[in-house]
Amino acid sequence: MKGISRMTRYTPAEIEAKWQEAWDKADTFKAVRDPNKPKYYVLEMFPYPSGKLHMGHVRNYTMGDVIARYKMSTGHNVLHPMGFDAFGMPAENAAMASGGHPKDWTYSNIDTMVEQMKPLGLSLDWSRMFATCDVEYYGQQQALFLDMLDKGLVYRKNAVVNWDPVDMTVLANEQVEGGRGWRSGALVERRELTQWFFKISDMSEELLASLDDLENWPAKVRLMQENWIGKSRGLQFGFERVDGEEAIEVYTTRPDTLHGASFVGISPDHPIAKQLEAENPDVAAFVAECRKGGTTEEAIETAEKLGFDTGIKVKHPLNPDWELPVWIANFILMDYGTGAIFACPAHDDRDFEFATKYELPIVPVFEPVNGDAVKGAYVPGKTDMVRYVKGFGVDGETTGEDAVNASVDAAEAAGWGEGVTKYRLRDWGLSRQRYWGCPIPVVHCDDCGVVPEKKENLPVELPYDEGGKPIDFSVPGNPLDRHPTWRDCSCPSCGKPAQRETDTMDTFVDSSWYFARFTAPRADTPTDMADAEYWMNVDQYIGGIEHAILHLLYSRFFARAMNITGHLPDKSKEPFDALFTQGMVTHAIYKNAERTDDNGRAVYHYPNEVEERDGETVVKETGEKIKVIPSAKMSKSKNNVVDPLAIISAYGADTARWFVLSDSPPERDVEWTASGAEAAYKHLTRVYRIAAEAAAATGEGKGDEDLLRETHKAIRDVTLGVESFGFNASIAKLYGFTNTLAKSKAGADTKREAAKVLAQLMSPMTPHLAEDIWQLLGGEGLIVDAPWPVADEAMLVEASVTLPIQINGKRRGEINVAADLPKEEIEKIVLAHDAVTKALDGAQPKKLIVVPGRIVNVVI
RNA sequence: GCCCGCGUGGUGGAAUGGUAGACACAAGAGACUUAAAAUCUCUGGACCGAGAGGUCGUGCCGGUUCGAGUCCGGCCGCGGGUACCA
Repeated sequence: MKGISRMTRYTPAEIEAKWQEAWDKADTFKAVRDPNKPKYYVLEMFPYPSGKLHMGHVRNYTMGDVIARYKMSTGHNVLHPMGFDAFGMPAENAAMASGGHPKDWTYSNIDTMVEQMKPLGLSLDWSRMFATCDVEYYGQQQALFLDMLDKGLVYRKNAVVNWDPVDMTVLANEQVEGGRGWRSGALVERRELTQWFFKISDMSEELLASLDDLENWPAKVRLMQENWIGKSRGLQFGFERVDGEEAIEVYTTRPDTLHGASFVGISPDHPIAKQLEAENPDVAAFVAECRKGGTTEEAIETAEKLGFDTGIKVKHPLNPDWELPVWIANFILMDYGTGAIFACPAHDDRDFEFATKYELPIVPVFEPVNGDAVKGAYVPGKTDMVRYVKGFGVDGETTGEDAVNASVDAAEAAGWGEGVTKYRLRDWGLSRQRYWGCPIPVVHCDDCGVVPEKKENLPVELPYDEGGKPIDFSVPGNPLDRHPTWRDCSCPSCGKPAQRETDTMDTFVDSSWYFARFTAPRADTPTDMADAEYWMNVDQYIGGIEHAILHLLYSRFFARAMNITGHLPDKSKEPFDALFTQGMVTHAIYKNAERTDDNGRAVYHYPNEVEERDGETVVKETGEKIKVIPSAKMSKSKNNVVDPLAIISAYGADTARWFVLSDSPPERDVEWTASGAEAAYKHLTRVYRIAAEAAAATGEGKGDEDLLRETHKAIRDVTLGVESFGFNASIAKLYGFTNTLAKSKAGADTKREAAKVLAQLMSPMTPHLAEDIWQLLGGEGLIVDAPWPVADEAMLVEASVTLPIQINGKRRGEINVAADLPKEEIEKIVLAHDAVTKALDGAQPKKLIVVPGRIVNVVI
């Protein structure tokens, strides 16, 4: 401990500021095109500017930073940008709740978050930063929209929204709680509006097929997208009506069950239902009942099954004497297939529930091969063998898949049906009836209809005031709709007075191309092709698993659309070469068990507002009891966020970075607890002291060879961990190596070299500490510029190896043998082993399994 | 409802089908110290046994395998997504 002066004490506050300044001065993280170096683009999903950096952000950006710094040290030209996904509802909600303007709220939050991020010492090129609400960004997005419109990738059609009949506004799904509007409390209805759509469904097959090429994406994400796109082969055909009216087209993925048909079901939004609605007050009342509730798939799928017998009869295609009733059913979606089905209750859960409720026939067409009795609907996997008793086109034992194909062939041969491939994926509705988003750059003209704005008139900027006064957000509805002057404009085509589109774009549009914009963030076109050509694709994309479907699918669509419109090269049709989905940072939710707020909604408390008292969790100030809801996604509305700034100010950024990486595997959710942070700090302090001692050491020692071997093993193991996102495993190895170094009696030079390697291996995770001890140890230049150490293969070869001996799969002893000992020699040693001779008792083993370098198993 | 994950000591977690519990947190014991802090050393899955050792053990039930935390089937619980939260 002697000789450790004040100079060599670990003082994170000082050294972190010092090295951040050094990196700044050297422009270390500024990304500049350099044809002589391989480029590497690492990107973390950019944050929504909620105003508070939370632990999930720190974890996400630290992981990206480890990759970025590691790639820098392996000779790559790294692009590592940061921005803000800044449009969205919370800004408008804040304006509604406490006055102010969404724009002011958002930019002030961005300033705060940048201030909170900078101390983390992330290797970000801040010169490329932008927010999606910057007019320079959304103006280019409008240009992109016009190009997509020009290429036929955008169109208008009707779609349903959540309608609050009291506030007379459209509600987001999140604003519907238990089927009621969150402010008015009124029962929500589904209502149709004309909206803008991207033609993503045209690319269903392409988006599905190229999932196979995304080798460096998690299999689960590809599977989720595959299921979401939902390709299916089925049969489309018409049910002839007994009254001679136009046939009802249905699409079914299970034509093999046609002999089990019980009724024909149509959606409440089906043209026939709409016609009946106009004619028949009973149908109108029923359809109105069906339209209650929100638009989410979950709400529709879990709603109680409702049906109405229209009285219409249709003829069964296989037997003209067999008549089926036509019901309107609330679980049938107009968006999928033809909006009409035939129901086979014996082999579909929803049909079964419906048929049971309305006492309709339930006729099985196949049964389990093993003859087991079936409760409810029998719905085996499509590759499972079943025995058909009333199959259409098939008989006997076969799989559902083969039976479907056979029945499609039979219907086609008979000429009354057609095999059709359909996708579940729907077109992307981008219209939002809200203020704080990118205005859709079109104009409505009485004479010319819907006219695109001229590119030279872009950007269509959001108005800040209305009539010289701040926009009033306390009034429900879209302020753009009632804006006195912004709406009025002249038609780009004929010049007559016209009105702007007041819908703004879904915020998913903003986040579907920001990665491309980062390659040339100040270009006066959406992208600069030379920059895109150099920097694209994103080599490593990192973000939450909650984005597995929508954001990632929309981005894949946009990359293709930008290729079609000439804004991205061919190679960028799949924009993310590798994807890593990290787990979420979760935390218990503290819900007040004694009261609700004025509107009857639950009250949530922050972690620092509650404490344990006599085994119960209570609010510190009031003593009110708390219901603890364990482990949920940190969310602003639930108040269960933890502030990382406290840790940074107490222990420094390196401690926070080390802790978030060490505690949990990156892909798994992490439950935030404060206890580990202090331990991380202690460890870094220890590393600093060990390095300082190594720097001051003199003379010869013992065991240099051993330390050298351990050093090279550490290089191998830590590198492997970093490359495979096993950051927690890398850190475990670093703990081990630190202990080895601390105990080593090796000579001063060997210790110093080992400490320098330790600094380098830690540098992606704790970059400030690493720079400081690098300097202490006499390292050349900045550690951030030093090349990554390479393990010497010769140093990794082990002379001997311990083999466990199992008898019948249970461990009964072990032997230590030379690593290259032949199998036969190992067998001899094993058969002579005490535990083995005892167990064999003179008999011969049935089998002897020797896995070289691993294990020996004796089967008796 | 549907799609996708996850479940291992008191805790976070480790383990290409090959010694389950690495590494750490918390805890306990000890060293140093007048004392404390700091630091260092040691012990911790359960049960039986004085010990050597044995039995059980990765949410539950079953299967494949010489061998299963890992693969397969069926459950239970929790989490994410479910197209207008981002």
